[in-house]
Amino acid sequence: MKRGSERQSEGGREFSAGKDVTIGELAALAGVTAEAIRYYEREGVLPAPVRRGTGRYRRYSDADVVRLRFIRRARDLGFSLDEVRELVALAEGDPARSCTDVNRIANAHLVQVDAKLAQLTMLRSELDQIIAGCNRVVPVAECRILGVLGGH
Amino acid sequence: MKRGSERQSEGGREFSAGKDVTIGELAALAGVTAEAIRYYEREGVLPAPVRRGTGRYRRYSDADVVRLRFIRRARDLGFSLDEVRELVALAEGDPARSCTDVNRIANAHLVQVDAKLAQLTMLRSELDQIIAGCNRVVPVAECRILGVLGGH
DNA sequence: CTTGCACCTTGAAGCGACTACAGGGTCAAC
DNA sequence: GTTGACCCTGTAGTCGCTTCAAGGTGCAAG
Repeated sequence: MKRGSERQSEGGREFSAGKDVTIGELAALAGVTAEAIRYYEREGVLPAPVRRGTGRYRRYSDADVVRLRFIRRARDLGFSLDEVRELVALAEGDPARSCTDVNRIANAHLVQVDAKLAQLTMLRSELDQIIAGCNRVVPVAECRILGVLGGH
Repeated sequence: MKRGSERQSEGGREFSAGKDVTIGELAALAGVTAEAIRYYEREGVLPAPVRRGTGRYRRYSDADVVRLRFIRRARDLGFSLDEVRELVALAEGDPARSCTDVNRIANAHLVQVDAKLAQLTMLRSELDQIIAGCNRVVPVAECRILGVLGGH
């Protein structure tokens, strides 16, 4: 049996308050792998948790679940780990501080995404064009795709 | 002086027929770096050339220039090195063979590009939305970006 | 012929953000 | 006490190169 990794039985909440979880449970709760969590710890994105039991297993709090979900959302939006580290620090730092830095990071990322989108769009239309000329099954000698790639 | 790496003086052609070139010259002619060429050789994408002189320096033919330009174009279009290897083999293999495989590779790649485009487009609009809510300089406690990242 | 130096050589390490092992140790249920 | 699901650390692999170190070569000028 899968030693208590399914917590839904405890009252339908996604996770219960005040009870710590193992790395595998945290992984399931946040939608990442346990290996990724250990990687985040090494990289200083997620703080090292307490170790309970005979001092060997990582034990995570509810705050860690919130933190890791934040991290995953930011990663899903394409922020780099460096940016995520900054965002986490800002989110957990002085709440009175202005969100200028948050805006800066987000807008810089938006610019990057737009650039990638533009490049990919151009690439797509190029690809489309060369494929369009070659829908029939002809010998490679007359293949338009290879022709274009070869510079003809 | 740069030991004859500028060949334009030889009659204005991009490269002269029948004369072999060094790795650096090839790199310049195809628009890649010499390191990338050595990498392609290790990876079996570009065949190992003859070594002339005291048997140590790589010497490339005109055919290699054509080959490498083909490779670079395919890479620019986003094909993986594995796909490029296949495309090169098809382009230089039996010219009577049908171009079915070429079509397959190109179309599969197009599907991948489309998927990436769709994902990036969605990501962009999400990012745009959360940024739009936070153009003023407010305390991070009220920052919409961090709010959305945190799941509120 | 010697010197100088631009270019070439191999091999290994680094990038980003993980994933995938290998080879063990631990915890809880039965 | 035995089973076996889970956890531990550490290392290597992914992709397509780039960068570096430490040295060898080729050609022209002096």
